[in-house]
Amino acid sequence: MATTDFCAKDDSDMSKPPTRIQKKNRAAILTAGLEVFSQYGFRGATLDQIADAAGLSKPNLLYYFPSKETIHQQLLSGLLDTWLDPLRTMRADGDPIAEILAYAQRKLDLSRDFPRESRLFANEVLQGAPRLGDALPDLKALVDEKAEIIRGWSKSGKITNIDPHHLIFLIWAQTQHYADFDVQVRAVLGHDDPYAEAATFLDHMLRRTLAP
Amino acid sequence: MATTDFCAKDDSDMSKPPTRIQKKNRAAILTAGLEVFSQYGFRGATLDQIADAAGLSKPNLLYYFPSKETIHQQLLSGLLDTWLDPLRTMRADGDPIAEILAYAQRKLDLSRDFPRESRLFANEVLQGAPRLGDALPDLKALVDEKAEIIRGWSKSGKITNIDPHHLIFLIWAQTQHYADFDVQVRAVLGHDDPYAEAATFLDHMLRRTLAP
DNA sequence: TCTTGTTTTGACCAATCGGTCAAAGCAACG
DNA sequence: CGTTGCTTTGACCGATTGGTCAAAACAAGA
Repeated sequence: MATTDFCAKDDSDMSKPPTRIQKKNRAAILTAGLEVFSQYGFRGATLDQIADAAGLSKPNLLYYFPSKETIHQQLLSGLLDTWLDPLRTMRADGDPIAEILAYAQRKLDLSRDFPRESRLFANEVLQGAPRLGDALPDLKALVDEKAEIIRGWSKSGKITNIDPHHLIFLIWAQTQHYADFDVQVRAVLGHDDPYAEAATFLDHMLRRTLAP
Repeated sequence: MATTDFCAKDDSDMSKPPTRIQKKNRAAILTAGLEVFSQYGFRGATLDQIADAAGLSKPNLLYYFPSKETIHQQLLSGLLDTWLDPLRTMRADGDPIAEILAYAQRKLDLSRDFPRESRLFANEVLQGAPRLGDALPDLKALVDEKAEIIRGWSKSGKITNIDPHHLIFLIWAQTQHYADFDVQVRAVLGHDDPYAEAATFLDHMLRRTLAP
């Protein structure tokens, strides 16, 4: 009797290395889950939809992931690292305005290249982040650390005197808006690629806002 | 307590004036629907939850609204008017910066006073706006009209030369962020009322961004 | 009071939900 | 070839979904 080895919580596996088929199907399920969860939210998504999008039967899907929640959790945790990475790379010893502008642009790139990831996260936070676990306190720690850097730049007169937390909210809100409200943005603009204009706009807005 | 006073002004219903009980229960259902839909999205919300939150039995709820979709639609259509009202009141003959700042502040007030309405709308757009009907084209028309006014202000040198559509996106994104990502904002800030700081920040950011 | 129309509910329905299980299919390797 | 273990599936389960219906409970005017 083959005991199903659903490990998959870590890439650093415990017992056996994943086979070629396992790799392919796990990836297909995560891609399908991302597609469906980001569109309908956790409760609105169904295993049948995900299985269908992954090209698998529902029992086969549940052979690779023990539950709907497991798929969702793995997507979320895999996402958060990527999502916060641009903020992590903000250096206190760099040029303040260049650092902040680079962060914002990298965040905008994430919205352009990974809109479904952005919407998955938005869905989760919108619904009160019930499955985000202890990610929010970790997030606060990181933001507080970077906010302190920005505050230092303010005090030394290199940028204007500004609330660093709300500055970070501004960057988050403005960049994620293009991914999360994609339908509305496209409907209002009447064309399909707002990201070039958005980058220019973001640059103008942040330079003006930050200038000492 | 912020209760919705969106009355059931059913123009198509020409038969009889609603009784006292009808008014009360319809309002209770819409309030309950707003609560549940804004938290779980359309597909994630259930009639049992809404009925429970409204203090009614499920069949009794369906006596007042023929379907789940009807409740959701009425909430959405009742919301859009309120939501776009601040933009409508932007006058071309006013002081440009004052007009834009007043719009942004009014929009921020909406987020503070009607966060569930904001999240209901966010959920809908996030999921591709499948139930928004012809609201998006109407929205585009209104935004285009106001964008033309802003463009005029730019050309006459009263404000900086800026893309008016993305300016409106900026205001939408930044103000709605505090309602839609409420949990995240509170977790990062560590306190419960960001709106006073947000108003100050918004003022600074917009004045800087718009100055000619 | 009685009558009439409004309101409420318990019982029920078909469809779908997340998930289980035993058995069948399959690939790889001796 | 046969064995072994990985992969896939059809059939099924209890719970929940949106929604129906007839009958009961109620309200209000005559």
